[in-house]
Amino acid sequence: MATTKAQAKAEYNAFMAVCPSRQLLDRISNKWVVLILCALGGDVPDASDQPGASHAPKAMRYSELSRLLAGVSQKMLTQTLRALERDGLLTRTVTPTVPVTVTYQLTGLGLSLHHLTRGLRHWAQTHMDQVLANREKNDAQAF
Amino acid sequence: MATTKAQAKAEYNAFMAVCPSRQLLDRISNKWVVLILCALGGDVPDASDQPGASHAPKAMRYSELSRLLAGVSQKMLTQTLRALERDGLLTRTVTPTVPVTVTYQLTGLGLSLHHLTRGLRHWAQTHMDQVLANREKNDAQAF
DNA sequence: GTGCCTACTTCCCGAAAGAAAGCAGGTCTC
DNA sequence: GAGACCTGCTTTCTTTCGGGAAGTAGGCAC
Repeated sequence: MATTKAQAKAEYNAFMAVCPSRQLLDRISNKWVVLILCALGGDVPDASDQPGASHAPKAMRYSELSRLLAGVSQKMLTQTLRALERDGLLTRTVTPTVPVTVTYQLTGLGLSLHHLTRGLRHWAQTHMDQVLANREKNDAQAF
Repeated sequence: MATTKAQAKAEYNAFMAVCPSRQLLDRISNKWVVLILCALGGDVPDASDQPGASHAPKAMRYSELSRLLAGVSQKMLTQTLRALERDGLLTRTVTPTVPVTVTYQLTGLGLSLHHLTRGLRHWAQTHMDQVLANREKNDAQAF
């Protein structure tokens, strides 16, 4: 019985490389994934003016994301969006307008993960000073 | 005045590639960083038996981490640990025992981030089934 | 000496990310 | 109809990064 329990636990252990949840963790522990989720979740800088408001899932166009996520290559953006669509975290909608319009929007599943990525972004912004201070201190000790 | 405010916001905007908080976000959005923080935060599978208990920061040896984080190369483990030490997220302690013992332990700063990475790991484990189902559904539609 | 231990470090190579150009399908202009 | 735009990709090339395996340092045991 203890053996069965241990086996079941091993199968759901995110530290095991072969475990699906570990593969999923590897997928979402990606800078572009985190940034895209932040963007589509409405966690954009302009929204920080109205605290509590406008943190709603916001549909965004490909070009909007490309502009907002400074430094992302078009290849990576497309690749990451397709992967997230495949995993059911967002939906891709093509509207045949004057020039074609493609919008991406978080699903309920994506929104649930967005809450966590938002926390990551918030943590990075609030603890940045501390980290930079630690970095300087450690670099100084190297001599 | 509006210009000053916009500038200040741009400097602290995690979506800008040059912003330090963006670089910090890129650093922590890394699978090995997340897994190391989970491990050192005491968020190991065996601890899930006692809910609420043993989720304390736990010092671990290099070899312990290497064993727990299945699939990590020694190079990446060392590199990631050094980076986290530099950023003040964990401390590295060398004890000159029979064979030398090196232990790593989260700092307060690292522990605060651990709460978020623990959420990520928990999310991955609970929503894995949904994601896998979505993946199969989307792959089937491809034909 | 030789071997073994931990905790790295170094080297090499394949895989993945980035930069830039090209392409598809549509409209508008002339 | 030819050319010039537009968005949203795709392709190609280059560079950088990560994994695998071997080697190293310092200490002890035999």
